[in-house]
Amino acid sequence: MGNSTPYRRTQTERTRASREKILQAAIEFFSKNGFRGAKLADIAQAAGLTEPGLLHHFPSKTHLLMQVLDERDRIDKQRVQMILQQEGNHVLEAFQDIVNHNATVPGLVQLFTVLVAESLVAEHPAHAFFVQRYQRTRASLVESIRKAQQAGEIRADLKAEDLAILMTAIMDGLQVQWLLEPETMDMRQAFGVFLNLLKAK
Amino acid sequence: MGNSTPYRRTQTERTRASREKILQAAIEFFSKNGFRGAKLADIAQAAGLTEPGLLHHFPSKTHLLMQVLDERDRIDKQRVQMILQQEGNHVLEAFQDIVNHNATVPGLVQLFTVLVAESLVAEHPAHAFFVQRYQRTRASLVESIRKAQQAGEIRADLKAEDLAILMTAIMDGLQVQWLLEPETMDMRQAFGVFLNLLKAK
DNA sequence: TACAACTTACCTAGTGAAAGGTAGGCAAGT
DNA sequence: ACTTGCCTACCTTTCACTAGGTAAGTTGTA
Repeated sequence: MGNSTPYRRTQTERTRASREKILQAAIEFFSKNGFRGAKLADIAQAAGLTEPGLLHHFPSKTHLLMQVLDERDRIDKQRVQMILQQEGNHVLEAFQDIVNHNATVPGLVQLFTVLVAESLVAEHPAHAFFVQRYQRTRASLVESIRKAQQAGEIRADLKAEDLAILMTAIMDGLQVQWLLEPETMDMRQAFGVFLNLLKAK
Repeated sequence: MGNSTPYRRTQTERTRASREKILQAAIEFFSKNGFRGAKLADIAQAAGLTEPGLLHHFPSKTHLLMQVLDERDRIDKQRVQMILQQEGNHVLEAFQDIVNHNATVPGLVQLFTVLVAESLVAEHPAHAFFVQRYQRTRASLVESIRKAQQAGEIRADLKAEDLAILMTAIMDGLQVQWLLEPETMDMRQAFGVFLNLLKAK
């Protein structure tokens, strides 16, 4: 068994740590400057590597981007799932929890806000990813909303599909205003007002 | 007086036409690729000029960006003002008209969607512009909403400030989904559903 | 357990292709 | 006589990515 001083480690451990640091740094720069604006050199440096050192782990900038997105998306999905289970039948509370959590991770919120806008053009490497992601997210929201409507939690006179679109739009839109003025904007409170509009009387 | 054949024109006329073509081309490429991703050479070519030819009219890429934004913002403000007057006291109808109009100009909608996301980082040349624009827009919305509340058009149990934030968020958020899937998404319809939530019963 | 053969992680140095902007000129317009 | 609109040619920097090497870690075999 190899010992575990910082200098002598197993390769698998080194690799894991490096990839992790790279992904972390990539999030930082992609979220600040988008895919196009981010420089591999900066990401590499923040991860404690040189540029070719980074490219040893991820064959190209595009691969790095997709890896970041897949990874983050996976974690996101898990967390949402967890919150929904945790709140049981209180769907509105679960929605609020999601927004409350987002309000604690501006970097990640900005990552998606910046990248989705950049990828509106069909040629962007992440375009298909985001189209899919939105379809999936809305479909999942429809399920939750329908459940809440049947439980009498959300007003039932509106189509779940429409509400899912609005819910998605509100979250995205609030994030933009919040990221522009983090001090002023209370995203959680504003979202709460929206949820109130949906409550079955 | 100069004659007006395409080749021999007055300088002022040539200048005006060139600037106009440049601004038009700039909108096209800024909206597709953002500020960073747009290439001056492409914009120049689309305007029928070389790169230095373009730079004769706008001293730098950044100047061109700000000019585009100021110009478009001015026109936008005017149109919103016009719609509000036209609809008189029907504020909700006016809001719907604004969205309906936006649905006919995807290029312009994308311009702002892409640029605001890119400019979330404080160092972006358009950052201050967008912070101001959002403050102004919301303030103007607050006025309209308040008026509609007093007229019994919008439910009065909610703060106009909160509703202005939500209205802005919904518009922005719907635009993202619409630009991602222009065929599928009916932005106007979805916005109508939201407006219904606000109607005084 | 020892050591040779290999694989892996990462580096230095370099390449080539953008891309924004400059210098200076020329011809048309004033 | 001058100013303006636009061009050709050029410069500089940036940036993703490649070539090739080195040292550390890993594995197979006696």
